[in-house]
Amino acid sequence: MADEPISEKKRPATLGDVARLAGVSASTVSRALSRPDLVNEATRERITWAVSRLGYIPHGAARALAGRGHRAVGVVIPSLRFGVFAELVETIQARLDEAGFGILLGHTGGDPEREYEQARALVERGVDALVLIGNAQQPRLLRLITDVGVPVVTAFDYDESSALPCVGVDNEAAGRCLAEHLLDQGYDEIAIITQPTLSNDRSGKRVDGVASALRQIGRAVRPEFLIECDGLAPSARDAMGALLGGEKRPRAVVCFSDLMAIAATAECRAQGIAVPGEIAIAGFSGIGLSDMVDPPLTSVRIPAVEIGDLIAERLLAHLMDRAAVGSALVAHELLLRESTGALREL
Amino acid sequence: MADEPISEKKRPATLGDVARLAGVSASTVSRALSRPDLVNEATRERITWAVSRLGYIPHGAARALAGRGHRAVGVVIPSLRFGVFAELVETIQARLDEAGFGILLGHTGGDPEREYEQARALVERGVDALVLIGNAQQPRLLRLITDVGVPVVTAFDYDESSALPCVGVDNEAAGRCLAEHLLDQGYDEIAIITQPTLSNDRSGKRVDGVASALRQIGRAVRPEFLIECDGLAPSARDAMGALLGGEKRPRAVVCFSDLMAIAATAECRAQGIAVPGEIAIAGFSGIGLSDMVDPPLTSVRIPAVEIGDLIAERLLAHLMDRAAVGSALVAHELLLRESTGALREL
DNA sequence: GATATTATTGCAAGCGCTTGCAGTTTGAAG
DNA sequence: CTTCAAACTGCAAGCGCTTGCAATAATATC
Repeated sequence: MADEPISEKKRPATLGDVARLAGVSASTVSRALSRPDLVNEATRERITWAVSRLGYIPHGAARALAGRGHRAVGVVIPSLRFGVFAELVETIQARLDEAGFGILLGHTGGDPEREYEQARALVERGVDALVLIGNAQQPRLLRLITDVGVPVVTAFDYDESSALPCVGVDNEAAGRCLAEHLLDQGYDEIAIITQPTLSNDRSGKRVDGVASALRQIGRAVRPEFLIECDGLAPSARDAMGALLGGEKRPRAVVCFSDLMAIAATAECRAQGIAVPGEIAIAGFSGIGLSDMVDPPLTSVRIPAVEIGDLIAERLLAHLMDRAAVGSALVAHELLLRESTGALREL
Repeated sequence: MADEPISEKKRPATLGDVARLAGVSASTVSRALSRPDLVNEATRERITWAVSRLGYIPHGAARALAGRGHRAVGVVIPSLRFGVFAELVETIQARLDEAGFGILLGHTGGDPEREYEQARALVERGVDALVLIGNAQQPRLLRLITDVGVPVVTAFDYDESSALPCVGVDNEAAGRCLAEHLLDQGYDEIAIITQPTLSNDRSGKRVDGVASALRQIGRAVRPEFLIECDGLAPSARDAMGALLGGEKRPRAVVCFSDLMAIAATAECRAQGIAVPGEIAIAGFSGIGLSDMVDPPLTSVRIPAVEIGDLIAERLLAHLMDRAAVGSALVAHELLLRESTGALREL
């Protein structure tokens, strides 16, 4: 009954409306809202009342323009379809939200060109900081970043020599570690199914890691055992099909995502090839499903949530207290499961 | 060599800077940027030159404030961890991006309370429209929406009587359709593993659908066969364990997401129960992996991409041309696969 | 040639909110 | 009773960009 709005209809209430209703100046309302301690308690209460009476909602753009910053950070990722990115985004959003920051999203589909565009669009939109994936940004993007002066943190790949602060794992070590495990198990011909390594430095480094492990024992990755696909299940399965149909068959296949590994396993199953036993298959990322499939999948867990937390933390420290942001190396973890179990004697 | 910035350092270039450099007024620059046809070609070229010379990037907040709208829409979802939401978000982002709109994200974790908060935060942030999930918004949220007057479209559930325009499937029909298939196959004791139905109207309606199918043949869902879990793999697996450990075992289990179904299957496998044969398991959503697991999973596909497209389309039509937004029913699709194959005679 | 159009551009008034600075009030100290 | 600091508030000046309106220049109509 006390709810009928004063104004005729549309126009949302402004600071001024609240001020008028509360019988104070706009400045006071503004302060009451952002620095309550500066305002007399009685006044503040009257203002609070007016605010809810009018259903007043501060106008973000006006605030941003008047110098408070936009309170938003942009996150540019290849695609939400890959679980790790979704987890990263969700974690960052949750953490920043607590501090009143929102997040704006951009997808690249793995295209560096689009990465630039998306980042730029987000900057234009006014983000106070940017999160990018990996450490292989185009020079153009790097230039934009320094020109505009937005703080940036990159995710998922730790690289000492990165131009930007980064939080991630040592992908080369991760690749090597997985390969060594395979070698230990007796699988010596290792193939790789990966996303395009040109636009994906994480994959590139993992390949290097595998190659490095092979080199230790005097071998190398055969060119025909390195297959790129778009990262989704169908194309990964095709890739496995190609591997299986080749002259020589690999004894082990490492896929740079669990999704691809599961697809590869499906192809083996379809062709009646035992996993493990005839072929070992390993994944990457350690998504929640990897231990629910048959056989449970060996994988290198990439702690997306931890990375997201560390990034959010850094961003906030910088945004709130202007603290310098530094890089952080987080540990990957080898999840040993059946898919790379013992080799069956042939 | 011709790249040294005029200004000493920081302050990003403004419209005024460009105007000065190009020897015109700010208004002209503004027009050259947003309505090129209104500006003389020669002038426009000079402006373009000045823009790139200065690396000028328009200030989003100022634009928004000056009346162009924020060019952003907010999307509030339970969690990106569920593939369908990630797909929805990605699709919407991609489509809106083409039109120069960005998207702001909010996660609720399935909590209606947080849904309100997140929606409000997004409104405050200035989104021009909102996308919500399902049709069970709190009255409070509905009020906020009408108060502020933001256009809203809800996703994933089609409901004629919804207060808001919605784009989605008929969840009750989807549930019924899956149950009927199970019944056809001879599985007559159907259990359900679901996310909490209180905060999730889609699940509630699916339950209704299953119940309705059962009622057709004079049966009902036994209370102990309706189990809620948080929707993630581990808890779904536990739920399956509970089902298996009960007095009476169900003959079929429908899970309201493929992820849960895969987890449930894992539990059966661990207990040496044949799927199908002893127990049939079906999922929901039709994620890319569902036909790669063993056994391939029967599922009801919810076309997230199509829904996202339709929503983006509607939003844009409204945002650009003020067209009214209406609801749309999209078809679900029963994907018949082995996990609900023939019942084995006991 | 004179007048009506049309094409370009500049002016100035904000959009809604934050903030430095200054005025007012009040209580304490001298 | 003054004097002064502390506690509140209000004033006014923007933040960077868009836009209706007016002014000027260029082109077209009689």
